[in-house]
Amino acid sequence: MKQCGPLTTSKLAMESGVHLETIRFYERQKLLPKAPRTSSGYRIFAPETVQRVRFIKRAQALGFTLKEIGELLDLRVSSGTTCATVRRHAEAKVADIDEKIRQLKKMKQALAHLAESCTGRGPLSECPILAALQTEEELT
Amino acid sequence: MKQCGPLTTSKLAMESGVHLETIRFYERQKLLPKAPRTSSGYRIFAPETVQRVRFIKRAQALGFTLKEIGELLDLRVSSGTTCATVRRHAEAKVADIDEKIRQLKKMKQALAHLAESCTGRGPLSECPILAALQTEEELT
DNA sequence: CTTGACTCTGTAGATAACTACAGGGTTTAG
DNA sequence: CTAAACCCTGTAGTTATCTACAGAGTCAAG
Repeated sequence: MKQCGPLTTSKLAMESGVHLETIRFYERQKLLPKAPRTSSGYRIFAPETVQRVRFIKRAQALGFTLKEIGELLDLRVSSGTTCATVRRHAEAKVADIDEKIRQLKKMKQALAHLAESCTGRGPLSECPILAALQTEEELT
Repeated sequence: MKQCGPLTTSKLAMESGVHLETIRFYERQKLLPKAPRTSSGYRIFAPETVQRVRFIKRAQALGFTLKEIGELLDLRVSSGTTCATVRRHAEAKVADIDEKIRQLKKMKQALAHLAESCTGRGPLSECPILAALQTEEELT
């Protein structure tokens, strides 16, 4: 992580590994705060914006939509949002996440099972990953 | 889970919780095997197709694309695909999954942290979830 | 044996999430 | 000062993933 001052749009894009236009797109979608401008109208981003963009990409890879990601980023106490509300939303998201982890673990087991049993010998399922998931179910 | 014989397209759709047209779409994308037909051209699906469609939807919610899901469903020994290849692919996917789980756990921690510290007292970060993730990093 | 609920194909429209200009001003290295 | 390399806005195009017809055939209850 480079230690650096404010960033231009393209620097931010490079640092966070997305396309230049994606930054502008995220701004329009309110996933990034409206950046202040230089006198000539160029955007100036705080260095921590890099973390924000990376968070967006990571969350997307975990199956969250931009809408959901926006909600996560906005999750805070403010006028019209009490602490209890924030907590409720946070807990709901944690439940979401737990379910995702549970599904991923099942999938991982199934893949492990699949890799083990693919000796070439024995009957060959038409779709081994579903067969493996089925087997997991039965063991449970 | 109903115990039942072969399914029509709309029955399959209902059972697996997707839109009727989505079934045809998945068939075109080769995510479902080409269904055999009645004499009048109606599709006939094996009951286990329900599992297949549900798997597709679950995997999507975990951030896999249809292309990746197709690869998972096709992961098997066949002409031109040795056991070693299958194993290699399976292991790569397991690595993917492990990374997803790692990220989800970090996110979960951050949310827990966020919920705890939202008493209304104390300084309020502009974006608590990123602040919480930052804190996690520092603790590591 | 008709009528309403299905099914088919093919094609077109919708939505999310980018990505790519065109046309024009700005900054900077030489 | 000028040419290359930036940045801006606004709009249009792209890709992935569905979703919705239109037009026509099929099945089943009464």
